[in-house]
Amino acid sequence: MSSYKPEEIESKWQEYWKKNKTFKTAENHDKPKYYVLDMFPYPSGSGLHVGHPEGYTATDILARYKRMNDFNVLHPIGWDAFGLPAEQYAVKTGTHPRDTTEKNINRFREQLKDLGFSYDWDREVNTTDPDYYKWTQWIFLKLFDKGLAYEDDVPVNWCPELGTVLANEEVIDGKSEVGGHPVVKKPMRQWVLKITEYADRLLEGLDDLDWPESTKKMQRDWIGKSMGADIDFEIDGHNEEIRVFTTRPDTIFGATYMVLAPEHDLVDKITTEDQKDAVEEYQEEAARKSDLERTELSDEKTGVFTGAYAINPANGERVPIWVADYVLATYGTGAIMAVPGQDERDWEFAEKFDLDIIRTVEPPEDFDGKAYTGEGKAINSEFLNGLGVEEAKEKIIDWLEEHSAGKKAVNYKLRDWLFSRQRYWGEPFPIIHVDGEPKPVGEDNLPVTLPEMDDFEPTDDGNPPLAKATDWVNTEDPETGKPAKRETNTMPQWAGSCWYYLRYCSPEFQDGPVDPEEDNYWMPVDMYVGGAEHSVLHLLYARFWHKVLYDCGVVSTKEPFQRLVHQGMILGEMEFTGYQKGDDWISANIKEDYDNLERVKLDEEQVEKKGDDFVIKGTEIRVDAKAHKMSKSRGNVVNPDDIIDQYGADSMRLYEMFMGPLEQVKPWSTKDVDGVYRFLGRVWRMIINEESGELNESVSEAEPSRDQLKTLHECIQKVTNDIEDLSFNTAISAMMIFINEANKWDEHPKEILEPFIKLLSPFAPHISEELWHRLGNEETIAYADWPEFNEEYLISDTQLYPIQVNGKVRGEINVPREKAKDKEYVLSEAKAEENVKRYLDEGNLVKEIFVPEQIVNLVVK
RNA sequence: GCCCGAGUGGCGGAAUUGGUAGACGCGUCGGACUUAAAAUCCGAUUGGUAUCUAAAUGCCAGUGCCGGUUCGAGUCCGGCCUCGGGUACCA
Repeated sequence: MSSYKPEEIESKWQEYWKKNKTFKTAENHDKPKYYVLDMFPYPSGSGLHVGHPEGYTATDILARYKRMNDFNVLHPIGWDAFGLPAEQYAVKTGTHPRDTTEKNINRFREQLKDLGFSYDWDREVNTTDPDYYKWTQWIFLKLFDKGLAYEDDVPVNWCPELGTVLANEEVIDGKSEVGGHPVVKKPMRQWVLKITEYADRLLEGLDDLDWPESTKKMQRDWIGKSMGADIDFEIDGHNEEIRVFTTRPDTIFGATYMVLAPEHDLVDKITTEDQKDAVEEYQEEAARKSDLERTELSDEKTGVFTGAYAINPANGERVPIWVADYVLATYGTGAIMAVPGQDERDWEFAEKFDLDIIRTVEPPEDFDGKAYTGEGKAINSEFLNGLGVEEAKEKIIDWLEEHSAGKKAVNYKLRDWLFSRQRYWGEPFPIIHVDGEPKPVGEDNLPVTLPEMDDFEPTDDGNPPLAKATDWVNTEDPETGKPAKRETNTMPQWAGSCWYYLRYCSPEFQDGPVDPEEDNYWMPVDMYVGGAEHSVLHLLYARFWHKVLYDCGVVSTKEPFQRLVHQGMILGEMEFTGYQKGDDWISANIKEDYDNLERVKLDEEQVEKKGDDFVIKGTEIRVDAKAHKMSKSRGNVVNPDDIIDQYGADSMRLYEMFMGPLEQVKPWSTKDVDGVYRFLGRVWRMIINEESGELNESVSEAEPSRDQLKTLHECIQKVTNDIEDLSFNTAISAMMIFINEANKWDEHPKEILEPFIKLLSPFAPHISEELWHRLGNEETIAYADWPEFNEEYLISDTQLYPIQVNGKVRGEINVPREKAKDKEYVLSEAKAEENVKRYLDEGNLVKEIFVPEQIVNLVVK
């Protein structure tokens, strides 16, 4: 072997790492620990795409870097393997989801190994393994015991034609995505988890986490805590009250009407005979609409008067009660007091139906809008008049409490978590129903395994597929021997991914989900890398379970993921698109004026840049230049396997990191991989003689020169700092600078080469191991000591000063190191610089700026 | 609509606390090596402009747009524009 052949050295070292269990996690706890985690992959049938290795390479670099810095590193991987695609495939082809899943996992595992990631493969977990989901079920029992899991009738999307329940995204315009059959809302018995009970703690816990602010904000908004008051309005002529929640109790004197959601219980009771038909029709119409439709068709507000009136408790006014679907049944009490003067939605509704509008907060003089929602003094509000919004809120709440008409209240957008799915390929609930009551099966009877089946379709009456496994469903209560029926719903895919990071700490532990000693050592996760699409759901659900487990004494930390980073999406290659109508080209800036334009993909050679836009070469016709999200339908998906075949895994890893900052969205460009590949070739040839295959003659035991040490230590400093900052792209460029410099040397002392190879090894581990061994080292480079930089070598003999005149650089001077901070010396040298002198001669020097070791600026007038 | 994030060469991107804008890489052009090609190596590469030409050295403009602060602004402040992402009647 002589030239750089990644295909040979990469499989060689992957084999070596496997055989020697190089990356097996240390059993001892006597070093500082570092837990670096990738988000749990779903092993899909299409295999890895280039987005996966982006985050995985970043974490692998950190894992390898920390090992070399003498940390015990936990760097595991596993499979979030339950889920709908394998089940749908089973319905279509009869292949058992277990077989599909196993096949997909094997493919993923091979692909990850081909990339040379340093996972501890002995800790691999799989959510579909009964030994794993035993503990998922165990955690569910804890939730059940604590009263955090309950059954409820929840409206779901039921499609009678298909005989199945559909997820929200499977329903389009009230019809099934598949087949276009009508879908109705149907209440069904479902398991629900009381995540709302943890709302405040989930909110508070965010404060101390090192997460992107935007992600924390999304979680806060999702939880949506708002402070206000519950207020009761009596209904004129009925012995009933309407309770509303409002964040603006201070505006109560402007409450000129009330609105009930169409589903509100009181609607039927209070509607007058005259209005009955209209109200019922409206309710039916609302029921037919899906949630999506209701919000999508929100341009125009709709509603009907019930004929009934309520009494405003603050001033005794009679106000009409309406029904409208802009009030949601599921938030607050499903009823509002409408205050058009201070609420845009209410204003719009009041305007349309000609209802009274009273301002109760004085808008600023220049205000010309409709509803005024800002700060101001209360008006038209009797005893609140003159108060600011906050004072008025406090005062009216006191008043309402005194008069037993209301009280301070808190509301959350967060709802309880619908936790059951009508599917086969998920964790069975460890629950049996005895005499119609749910009962846990008891820890000793875990796991409750999935029954063997070959028909995965739901039953005709909408029961989940598991209902068909009658032998499995019909069982007896192990305690009493009474006949019992097993729960036939399964858990959603989120369940397994809510706690997998704990299982990695002790995958073999038999007495609980996690060994307390291992939990105590490894948790929390120090670095968690994954896509921003999981900002809310996965991360919120996992935090919820973690807090429950904390309360149960199972884990020792309050939060699971101390630091979180989202890798940015990798887009497809940049595409140029021209637009044609017949044979005529249409400029992209006016394409909206035409229908049915033909899109034509153009080659890079066919276009050029003109001003801020790209045009067809030699014309003024603009084209669109854009990188799109990778998708099968667009045909711009890059397969990592092809890149590895062509360039090797080291180049693939290097390119993914070199493209740009980790967290940024970046377009892929296969030809750019050439750059990092050539870099690795240069590293190779610096050390290996391509003709002989031996070490180059320039590789020597000689003492390194001062210049060589400077080049090396600049590189060490930059690479070390950049890894700490996750600036992998600039770390790689620093190593390129080193190579460009080192290639000019006649001699390459090992004392320089070896530290450099260490710097390279977390990024490109295969070539680094190979060169490390060729330089005469026996042990793997994976645990070699990370090089330390020595400030002493970084100092150069001279200091360069750019000289500015009026802020513009007019020359530069080099001064000896010992004079570098000598203001007078530097300034006199600066003024003597030839080009600078010309400017000084033209005017009067009025000011001298001297920034030591940086810059000189002379102000001339 | 609201909330985030981002606008820098032909392209991806660099640029500590404000201190030489364009590092590094791709592409392009030129050269070396070669019978030739590939590979490799060397040089040039923001635009405009001046000194007869070249080399070399200057000058002017330039980090989405307009304005401000400062000796000095890609970086800070005010006002816009465009693109990307999230969210959607949550009272």
